[in-house]
Amino acid sequence: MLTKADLFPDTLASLAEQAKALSHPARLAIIEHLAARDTCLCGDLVDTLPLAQATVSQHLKVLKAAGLVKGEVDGPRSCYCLDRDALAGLHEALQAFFHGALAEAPACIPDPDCC
Amino acid sequence: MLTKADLFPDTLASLAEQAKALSHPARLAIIEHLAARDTCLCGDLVDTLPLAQATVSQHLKVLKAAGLVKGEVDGPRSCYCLDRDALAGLHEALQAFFHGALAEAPACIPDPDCC
DNA sequence: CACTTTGATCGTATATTCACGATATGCGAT
DNA sequence: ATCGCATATCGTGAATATACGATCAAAGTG
Repeated sequence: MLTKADLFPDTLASLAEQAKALSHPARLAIIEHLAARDTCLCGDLVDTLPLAQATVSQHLKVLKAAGLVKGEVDGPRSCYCLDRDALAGLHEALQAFFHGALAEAPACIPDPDCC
Repeated sequence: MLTKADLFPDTLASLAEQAKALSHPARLAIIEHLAARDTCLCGDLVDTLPLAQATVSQHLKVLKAAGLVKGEVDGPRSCYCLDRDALAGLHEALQAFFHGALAEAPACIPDPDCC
């Protein structure tokens, strides 16, 4: 890209990247589904989601690229499951970000007209 | 779009939408910056970020659309600040999502080969 | 009133995302 | 070897996102 995105601190860049992985309902649904059946094949997902097989596979690729999901080819079918550690890590990163943002100042006291 | 995105549960759709607001480092930087100077900042975001004024304005628009930031025009300058309530709400929603996903099952016990 | 300052918006170029059909691959069964 | 199933990947089209210069609108200043 023209991507100015790399001009930002690594922390923000990587957090943004993982947030992007969460930025599509299909991918959230996939995560939920994988969480429910703790192990699961792609076929399940295709049946569950209102999406074509190719599309599901693509979303899985995104999740795998973001490191949130691990997948192994197991014979004629492949098997995906959550990387719970990575998910926990993302959770923590988000938590830190929100904590920082929400804690820093009480509220717009200095300029009450403003907000 | 062809957007199949609306075929998903509202919870996921709205969470995904807000995650999308977090999915660019510039927007995370804006949030951090607004959090730091608690008094709502205006255009020195432009000085801070490595982006053109038009681009910053656009990112602010996205954040405002996502409801994470409030903005008021105050004379010749406009003034933005975090919507801390909304941010807290998003934090909670994410927390709920992660909690659900991480809790549901212990680990890939049923199929040890798999992951 | 002209002039500057500040920010929003428009137009546009490029990159990326989303979605899917078609096709390829890998493997077990026949 | 061949067939068929479960997925992955390719190619493509349409929609969005990112970025910016140029321009517009509002308000304070001379």
